[in-house]
Amino acid sequence: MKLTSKGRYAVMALVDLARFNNINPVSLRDISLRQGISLDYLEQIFSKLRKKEIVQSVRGIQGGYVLNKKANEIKLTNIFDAVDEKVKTVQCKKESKKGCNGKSTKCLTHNLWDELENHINNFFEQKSLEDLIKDNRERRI
Amino acid sequence: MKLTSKGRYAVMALVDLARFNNINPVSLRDISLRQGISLDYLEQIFSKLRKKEIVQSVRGIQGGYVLNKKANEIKLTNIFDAVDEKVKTVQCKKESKKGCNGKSTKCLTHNLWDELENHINNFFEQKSLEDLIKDNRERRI
DNA sequence: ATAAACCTGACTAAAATAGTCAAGTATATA
DNA sequence: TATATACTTGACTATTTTAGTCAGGTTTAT
Repeated sequence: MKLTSKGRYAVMALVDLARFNNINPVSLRDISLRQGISLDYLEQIFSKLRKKEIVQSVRGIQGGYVLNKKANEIKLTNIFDAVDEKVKTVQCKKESKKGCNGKSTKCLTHNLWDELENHINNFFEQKSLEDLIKDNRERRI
Repeated sequence: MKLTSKGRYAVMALVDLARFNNINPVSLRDISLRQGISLDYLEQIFSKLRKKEIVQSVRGIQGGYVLNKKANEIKLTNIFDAVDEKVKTVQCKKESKKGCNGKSTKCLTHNLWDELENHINNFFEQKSLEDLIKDNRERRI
């Protein structure tokens, strides 16, 4: 069970961006350098973030990206959702009426994984970008 | 972010095993048939569970596996640990003193992933095999 | 004796991941 | 208006992980 780097990078990049957001658009090149993430990869990630209206792009010289919402309105859920980082515990969710194992009932542990998904998603729904920034300020990293 | 089927199967198989545990050893063949899990794969999984002393094996005809502890003493953590299902959020944990990104400081979101790991692990530490069995009895699956 | 069941290690196909690469388009500024 | 900066898009690929399979054992109740 692990987090993909696409999800991690998306959050890292947005925290970075949010810190400089007030003044000017932030270029991916700068984020790339500061955070040590490949520029090409960042572009893929921001393309998705833009489509989900989490950031806005500013083209041309001095361009870059800007947050499209307030930092406290952007939750981790939104970010992960944008880059297709999902919490998957069981396969059998959407496939017809069948349960897991190809049988007609739910598997013995179905409810468990449901609980787990909820548990994790709650965490993601509560944390906002603002929380992360505050957290960093306090720890002075 | 997803659970591997090795982890899922391990838990499913143990719940199945625990339900029949009182009377006789339970053969992997039976579990395989009831849960729809490949016998060969189950053998790999139980080999690990045995090494971590979660189950005991009984060889020969009428053999099988038996729980090695009480169901309320076996937590999800123990099971996942046995089959190498770990919660991994960040790479940079054990590598020297360096932080993430190859820089000397922690990455902006390091603490976040730490929190997440704890959040998930708490869930796993609280749930025992007994809880799962009770849950199934109540729901009559 | 033999069949049921555990035991072990090597192997592999398929999927997912983590990017790279190439070829653009838009625009602020000199 | 030339041009460098920065966004935009889609295709491609190497590596790793996953989810098993396969082949050969060993043990022991009957």
